[in-house]
Amino acid sequence: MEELKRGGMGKLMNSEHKVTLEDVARASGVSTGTVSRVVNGRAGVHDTTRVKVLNAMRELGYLADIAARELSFGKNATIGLNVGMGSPRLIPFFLLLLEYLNAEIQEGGQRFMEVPSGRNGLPEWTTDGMIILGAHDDDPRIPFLIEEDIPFVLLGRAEGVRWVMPDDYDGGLQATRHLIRLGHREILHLSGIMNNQTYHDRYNGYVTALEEAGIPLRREYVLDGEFTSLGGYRAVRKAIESGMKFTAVAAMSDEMAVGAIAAIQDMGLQVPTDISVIGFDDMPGIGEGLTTIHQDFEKLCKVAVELLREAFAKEPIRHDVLPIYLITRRTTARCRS
Amino acid sequence: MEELKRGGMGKLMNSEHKVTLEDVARASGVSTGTVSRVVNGRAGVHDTTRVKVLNAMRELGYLADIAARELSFGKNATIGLNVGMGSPRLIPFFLLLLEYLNAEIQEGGQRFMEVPSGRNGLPEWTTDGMIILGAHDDDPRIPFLIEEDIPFVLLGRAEGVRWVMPDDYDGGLQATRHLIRLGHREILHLSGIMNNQTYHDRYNGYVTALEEAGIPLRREYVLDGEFTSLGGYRAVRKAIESGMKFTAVAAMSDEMAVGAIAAIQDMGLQVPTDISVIGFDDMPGIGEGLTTIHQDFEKLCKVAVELLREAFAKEPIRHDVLPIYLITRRTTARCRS
DNA sequence: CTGAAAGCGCTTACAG
DNA sequence: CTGAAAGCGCTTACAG
Repeated sequence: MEELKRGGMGKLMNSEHKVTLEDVARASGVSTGTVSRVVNGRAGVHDTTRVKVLNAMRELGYLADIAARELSFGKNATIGLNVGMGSPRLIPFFLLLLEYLNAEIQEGGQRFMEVPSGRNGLPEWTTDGMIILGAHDDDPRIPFLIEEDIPFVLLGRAEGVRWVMPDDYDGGLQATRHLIRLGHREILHLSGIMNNQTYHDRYNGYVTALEEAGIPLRREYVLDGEFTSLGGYRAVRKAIESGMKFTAVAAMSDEMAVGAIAAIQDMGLQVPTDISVIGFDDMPGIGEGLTTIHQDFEKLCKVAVELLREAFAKEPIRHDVLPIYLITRRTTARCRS
Repeated sequence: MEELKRGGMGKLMNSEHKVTLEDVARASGVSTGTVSRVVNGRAGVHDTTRVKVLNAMRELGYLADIAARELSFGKNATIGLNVGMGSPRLIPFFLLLLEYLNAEIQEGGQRFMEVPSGRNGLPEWTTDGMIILGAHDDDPRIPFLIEEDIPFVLLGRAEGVRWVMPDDYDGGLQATRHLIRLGHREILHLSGIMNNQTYHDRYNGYVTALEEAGIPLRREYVLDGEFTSLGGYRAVRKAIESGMKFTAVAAMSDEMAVGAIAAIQDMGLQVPTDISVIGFDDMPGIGEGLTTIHQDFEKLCKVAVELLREAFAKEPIRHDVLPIYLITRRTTARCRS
């Protein structure tokens, strides 16, 4: 009955009939229940029996069927991603997130879907577990999810819940320090409206780095680049046209950095010769040769999913801050003025 | 046992108990077998029954259990999305695609993943079925997939394979005709390098519309906006600065339209009073109030998945061109000069 | 320590 | 066109 044959590379392959628990059970003269216990390393199986079963498994080349296991074990939750009201979605960052989360979650045999936000700021529907993004102070989603007893993790930070985020503060700090080390003292901070945790943290890093170096913070150096390349372009161009003096731009996203560089060049100046520009995120495919702050999106998603599994398992609540680091490429140089 | 309750906005939400085929069967008063047939689009179900079941599915928010399906069906296909070498991925269009495809494919109980391209221009690995994107002439992927006998569908167009695409030509035509109807004769065409089927088609639509109206095609009116808002901005700004005379811009993407509008405004002119601007795609969340050409991304993905299922079923090869239409909003107006 | 049996959610011949 | 029922491979109370 057992249609086993050896494939090209000597690897055991089964054709026609795949080896099941039942085959192993029959071969070792026990019940499928017992084999299952052995396979899963459950306690309470006589050693003699265990060995017999393990041998049979090896001999037949038994491999558990994931689907059957999932079905029986009751796994297979669906996990939803919910973006907060008003947070941008059609941006590279979000796309990356979607991809990594999708991969990570499917690998665990679960489903992934995005859940839109309703007018009341809550998810339109709930899933077995949720990852939420773009939380702000008094975000209604957090009490809601707690109330509904739905396991969730926050990409960001909040008291008393599971969360993970990159060390944005340290990123802002390192970016600015890098520029200062190169001798720059007139450093533009290019960002957007600051009601956003991420950008707020990055800004604080900028402020701290200036303080460390004894450089006074100048209000007019903090520009609104709307988080886009076009916004970055317009802000920086306007600054130059208005005669503002600066030797470096700390852009808080790669997109804005790209815009800044274009503006500088359009105004007849050189990067990094005349003005240095640093980005943030190290977004793949954006800003060729851009000096930037790297963050590990894949890791971010992995940890988020891990935390979610911990939530399912009702393990103690914890959070994580992911390190971030400087990547020096070709858009920053020593200050010449 | 059925733990169903209504959420805040009256939307049906299930807690504890996941919605199964059996629930749907009960709700619609048929057997699980029949529901299964409907879910899988099997022929031989009375229309009345089908509708009843589909409604129940929607109401209960039914989602097939991948594991159960795999177990029962044998293996479960995973479908891969492969973007051609050099095609942009970090753009809104792609994000939308990903979301809709993911939803559509999961609904069918299959798994979805992106498959990166290798250095040779071929997918790094293959999946049971593939959707490919960004094909160019002599794309090696098409003969490869045919050779490997892997069911696939192309988002785009090519001889002898299954494909689907929006009617880009008609879109370019309609956009330009709209402007001409408003009395414009000096119409900029804002696009990018034209080695891309999509943008090539749109350009041809532009050309045809001019011909129809007896307006000569002017080489200098065809601008490279790099498909981005920043590119659109720079191109249009430069045009205005150089003293070029025009009363309308036909941007071949909403992003470029947004850039064009910003440039026009920065140069002290008004949209649409001085210059009309039309976009393309009707991308949600991009370009508030923008007159544009709408295309149905969800439909595009639905049809793609449908064609793929036909490929699995070895049905005759066919293709589809999706209609596209004009949406008049507030950025185009009658020509005043 | 071990077996018999129910059940996970779905599909698919097989009868009507 | 539709239902009842068997079966996919596994896990897990429940009895011994």
